[in-house]
Amino acid sequence: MAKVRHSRFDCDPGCAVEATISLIDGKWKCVVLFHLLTGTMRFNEIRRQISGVTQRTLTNQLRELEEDGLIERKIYAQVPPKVEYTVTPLGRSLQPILVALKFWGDENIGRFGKPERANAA
Amino acid sequence: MAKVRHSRFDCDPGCAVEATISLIDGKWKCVVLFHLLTGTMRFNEIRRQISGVTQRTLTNQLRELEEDGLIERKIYAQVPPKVEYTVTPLGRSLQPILVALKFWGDENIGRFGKPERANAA
DNA sequence: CAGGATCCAACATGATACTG
DNA sequence: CAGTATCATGTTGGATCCTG
Repeated sequence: MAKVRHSRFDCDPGCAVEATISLIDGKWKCVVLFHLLTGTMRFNEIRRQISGVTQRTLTNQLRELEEDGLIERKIYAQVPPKVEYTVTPLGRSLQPILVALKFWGDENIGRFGKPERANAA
Repeated sequence: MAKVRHSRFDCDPGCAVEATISLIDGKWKCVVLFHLLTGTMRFNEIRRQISGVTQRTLTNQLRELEEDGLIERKIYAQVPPKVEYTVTPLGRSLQPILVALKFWGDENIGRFGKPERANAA
C-alpha cells in the first residue's frame, strides 16, 4: 500500500506500523535493501542481482528509498556515469526488522502455512 | 504492494520479507490487528474503532486476514447477524513484529526523521 | 552506464446504494 | 448487523524507446 506513505500515524496504534511498512513496501525494496546491506553497489550491479526488475521500476524504488533516507545515492561525475548506492545508518537500523520479517515468513509461510491464496501468483 | 501476496519467496532473500509484509499490508490491516490483539470484536465494533474505513474495504481487509490465517471469523446463526473476529495463534505470533515496526516508526519517523515525502498525506 | 519519458494494465481503496 | 454489488479513482509497476 505504498500509496499512503508516511501517514499521520497519530491516529490508531497501527498507523506507525503502516508508516514504517510503507518505507519498505514496494515490490523490490526489501530485496534491494537486503542486497545493499551487504555493501555498496552500483545501479546495474543491483539490477543484475535482482532479475525481473525493469530499469524504471528499480529507479523508482531506489528513489523512494533515498527520499526516505534509507539509502544514499552517490553520483560520480564521469563520462560513463557511475552511481553508487549505500544503506544509511537509518536504513541499517531496519536490518533486525527485515530479518525478523524474513524469519517469520520462512517459518510460517514456508513450513506449515503456505496460504497460497495467490491472486497474482 | 498487497497485490503480490505470497510471492514464491524462493528467489532473493527479500522475497520472504515481502511475503510477510504482504500479509499485514493493506491500508488497515495492521490497525485491525492491533485492535483485535486486545480481544475479540464484532464487525461494527471494529468499524467504530477505526474511523475512516468503509464497509467494503474493512470487509476486504478482514477477509484477507482470515484467508491468511491471521484472524478467525465466527458467524452466529442469528436473526440480527453476529460475526466475531479473533486473532489466531498465527496472527498473535506477529505481535512482536508489529510492535517492533510500530516502535521503529515512532522512533525514527516521529523523532528525527519525519520524511514527509507524503504524496498522499 | 544510469537513467528519463511515455503508455498501459492491474489492483487497492473509496463512495454509494441495496439486502437477508 | 454484516455484509454485497457496482462504479469511480489513484497508484503501482511493467514495457518500450530514447539520451547525456
